[in-house]
Amino acid sequence: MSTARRKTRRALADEIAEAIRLGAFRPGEWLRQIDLEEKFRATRFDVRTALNELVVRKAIEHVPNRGHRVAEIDVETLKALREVRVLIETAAVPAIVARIDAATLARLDDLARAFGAAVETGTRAEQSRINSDFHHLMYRLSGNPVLEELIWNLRDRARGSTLTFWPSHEALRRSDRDHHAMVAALAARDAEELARLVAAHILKDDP
Amino acid sequence: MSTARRKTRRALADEIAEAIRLGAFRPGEWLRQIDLEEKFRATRFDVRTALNELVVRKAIEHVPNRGHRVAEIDVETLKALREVRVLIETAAVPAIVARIDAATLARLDDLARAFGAAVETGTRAEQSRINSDFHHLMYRLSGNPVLEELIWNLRDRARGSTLTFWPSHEALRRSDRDHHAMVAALAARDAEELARLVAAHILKDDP
DNA sequence: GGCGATAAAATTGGCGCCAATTATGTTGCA
DNA sequence: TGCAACATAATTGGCGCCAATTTTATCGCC
Repeated sequence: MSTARRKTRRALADEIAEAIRLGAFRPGEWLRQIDLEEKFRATRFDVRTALNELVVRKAIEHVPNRGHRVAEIDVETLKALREVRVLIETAAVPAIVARIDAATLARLDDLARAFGAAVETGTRAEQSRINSDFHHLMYRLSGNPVLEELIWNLRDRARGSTLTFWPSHEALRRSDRDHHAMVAALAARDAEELARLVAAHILKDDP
Repeated sequence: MSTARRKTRRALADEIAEAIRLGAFRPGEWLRQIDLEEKFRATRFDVRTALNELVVRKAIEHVPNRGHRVAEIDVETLKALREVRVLIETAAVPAIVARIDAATLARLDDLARAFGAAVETGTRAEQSRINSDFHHLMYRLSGNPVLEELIWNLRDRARGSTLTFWPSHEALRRSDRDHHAMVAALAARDAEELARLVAAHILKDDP
């Protein structure tokens, strides 16, 4: 997060988005430009551009003359967001089941196990990264890049929920069980079951 | 498109997006900053910010040191985009049917008729505006703002298709028939039929 | 001490300059 | 005439300055 030399604007925006995902900034907290300059070794201008991008992506909100912050989203919006996520992520399921192969299945199983381990002993960042890898790998199978990208943008919009900011250990273990159940459903080529699991995964709690 | 005094950045981006929708720029054509300054009476800085926003929204593409243009999207991406649109817009249908009321139905019918008239005698801009109003009104009924917003962003990403740039008169009349059929399906509270129509509307041709 | 007013510091954000790059025009040569 | 090399014009885009605004600190008064 520190020593990379030249960064493109998009990359910086993604880095900041990831930092938010990892909980580096809590909902409502101001993202001061000076801090971001230091933290990410970027120029002021690049920081501003990246923040702008995140505003458009609705990962953060902008208040004139105050700055940028992780928006605290209200329950209404959170509900709407989750509805759409369920819709889109379950819609991707049939294509995923149709395209799954043994190698990918094995890789998913590895990641599910790794997540389980990280829940017990790993850092927050590790958990987040493994979880992210797991879902990325799965949704990539949909074969639809637009769909895949949409899924990630929607995920980043729910970060302002205080509910999901500090996932309880219990919630993490539930996520772990969900992951393993998903792998099992994939192994059985059971689209219906996988869709059910995906929906539950989104509605219960985040990771 | 000319005399508005002070404009916010977001508004300018939307104005440019609308201009693209209306066909002011054809796919592949460069959007020169100087032209945009004049056309929209905005400062250079605002234009740049707006273009940036449109890049993030994927309505246009950016080529370093060359500038911005309406991206010519390939058939692969267009296919992926349409798949997602079908997915999302049909998903909105049940909620729409559940919430439709007489007043809105009458208003939709008016718009459908107005579009039919515009196809025969109106300008491209009028057709686009009425068509936009029709679909906006319909999707607003879904009661999910996130869903509604998503639908419009996805629509704007297909503008680079040369296929849909100059809709044939025949295609416009087909759209007109679709609109009336949608109103009929709504009047009959027939969600299945409406979903079928929406999907066909997207897959055949755009407006 | 509490509290409002005032001053100082910190932060954001609009804007313009100009270097880097690309596009266009011109000249010279085969 | 065709074409390559060069010169000139047009355009983009990085960056820094500073005004506007907000936040924090200080002071004076009740």
